[in-house]
Amino acid sequence: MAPSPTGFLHIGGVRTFLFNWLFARHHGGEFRLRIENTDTSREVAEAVEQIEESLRWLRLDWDGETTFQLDRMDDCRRVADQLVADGHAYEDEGAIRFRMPDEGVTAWDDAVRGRVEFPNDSLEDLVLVRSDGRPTYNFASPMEDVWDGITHVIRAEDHISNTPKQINIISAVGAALPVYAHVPNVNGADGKKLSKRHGATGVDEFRRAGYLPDALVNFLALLGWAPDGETTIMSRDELIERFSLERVTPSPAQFDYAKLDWMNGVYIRALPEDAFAHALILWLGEQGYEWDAVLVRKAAPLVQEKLSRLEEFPAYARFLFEDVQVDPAEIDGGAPVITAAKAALDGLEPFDAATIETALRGVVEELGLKPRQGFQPIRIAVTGSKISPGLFESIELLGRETTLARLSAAAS
RNA sequence: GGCGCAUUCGUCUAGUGGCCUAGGACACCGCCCUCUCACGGCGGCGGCACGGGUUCGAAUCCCGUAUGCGCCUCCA
Repeated sequence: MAPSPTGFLHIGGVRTFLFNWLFARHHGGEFRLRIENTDTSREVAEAVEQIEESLRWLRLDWDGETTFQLDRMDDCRRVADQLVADGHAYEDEGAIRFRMPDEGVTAWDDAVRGRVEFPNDSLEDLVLVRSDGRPTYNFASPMEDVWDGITHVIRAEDHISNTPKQINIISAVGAALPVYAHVPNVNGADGKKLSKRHGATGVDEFRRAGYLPDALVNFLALLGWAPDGETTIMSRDELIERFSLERVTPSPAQFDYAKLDWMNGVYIRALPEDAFAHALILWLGEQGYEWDAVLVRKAAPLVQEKLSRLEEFPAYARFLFEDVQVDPAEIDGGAPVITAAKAALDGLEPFDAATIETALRGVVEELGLKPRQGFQPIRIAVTGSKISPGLFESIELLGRETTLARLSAAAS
C-alpha cells in the first residue's frame, strides 16, 4: 500500500488498504507500507505519523519497516540513465522521458476486471525524471514494485490508465510484472468522489465520532466485496478467511453512512459490558471529557443498546455528571405527579431501580395517569430531557439527594 | 475531445443461460413490544439503464446507444 503523505488517511484509501491487508493475510503473504513522497511540494508535516496512527487504531498491521519513495531517488536516476543508454528513454528540456511504443496494445489480466487493453498510440512519452532530478510517481512506483518484490499491486481504479505506462517501464528494464488488481472507487451519495461535503472522510473523524474500528473494517470490507449474498457481520478472522480478489466487484460503490451507523450499533451491542464501558471511557478521555470513570462504568449498561456511535453517549448521560436545565413549558401540567413522586421517593428503601419502579408506578396509577403520561414529566425533571436511559435505573444512579432536589426544582 | 472502466431495489450486494413471478442487508413505511429513546419481532414498498442480436430459453453471452466515473501534470 502506497499512500502519499498529503494529509489524514482518507476512508477510501483505508478500503483499498483493507483489501490489500485481507489479501496478504489470507495468503500468508507480506503486506508492505511505502510512502510515496516524490512530490515534496505537497508533503504535509506529521502526515506519515498520522497515517501510521490511523492504521494502528484500525489494527491493520503491516510487515517490515515503512519505506519512502524518495530514498530511492539515486537508484531511479541510475535506471533512467541506463534506459537512455538503451534507447528506451531520451532527454527533453532537462527531464528524461520514456519512449512509449506506438504500435500494438499493452494489456494485462486484471485480477478484478479481467483483460484490460490500451492501444499503444494513446500512450504518451512520460517524464521519468524531472528536470530537478526527482523521479516521478509513474517511474518510481513500478521500479519500487520491482525492487521490493511486490507480487500483487492492489490499488484503486483511478490507476487503471497508469498501468499500461508502468507495465512498459517494467518490461523495458527486463523485470517480471506483478499481478494488478484495480478495486472500485468509493464515492459519496451523489456518485462523486467522496469528499467533505458528504460527511466524514478522514479516519480521525470517524474515530472522533465514536465508530468502533472493527465495525469500520467490517463495513469497508463490504464496499465492493461480498462473500455471498447473505452474510454481513463478519469478524476479522472470518473476513481474512473468506476474502478473495475474484469476488471483488468492478463497479464503484457509494458510502452509506446510515448503514455504517447501523453496523456500528450492532458492534456496540455485541461488546461485553466491560469492553463497552472501557471503549466509552477511552473515547471520553480522547475527547477531553473529565467525567468520573466509575460513574461512566455504571452508566454504560443503561445506554449500550441505544447508541450507534459513542459520541451519542453524552446526550444520554450528561444529567448524571452535570446540572440540568429544565424548561417549565415541557413539564406541562406535570407538577402534581412530580410532587407525588418526590413524596414517594423520600425515604424509600432500598433506593434501587426495582423498588423505585414499584413506587413510581403506584404514584402514576393513583393519579389515574397512563404510564407514559405520568413518567414523562418525572423524566424531564430528573434528566432535563424527553429522551433518556431507563427512568428507574437513571434515578437509582443519580441518587436520592440529587433526584429529590431536581424534583423540587421542577415542581416549584 | 481522446483513451479506459462501469451500469441488478434509494444504498451495499447475491446472481456466471433454465433453481429468478430476481434473494439478503441498510434506509423508508405500517403493526406489535414499551416509562421516552433505542433494541427486538412481524409485514410492506422497491430493481435487472435502453435498443438490437445469439438461443428452445437471457439479469446472465455478443453488438450498439445512453449515462456516470477515472485518466490524459516535470501530481500521486
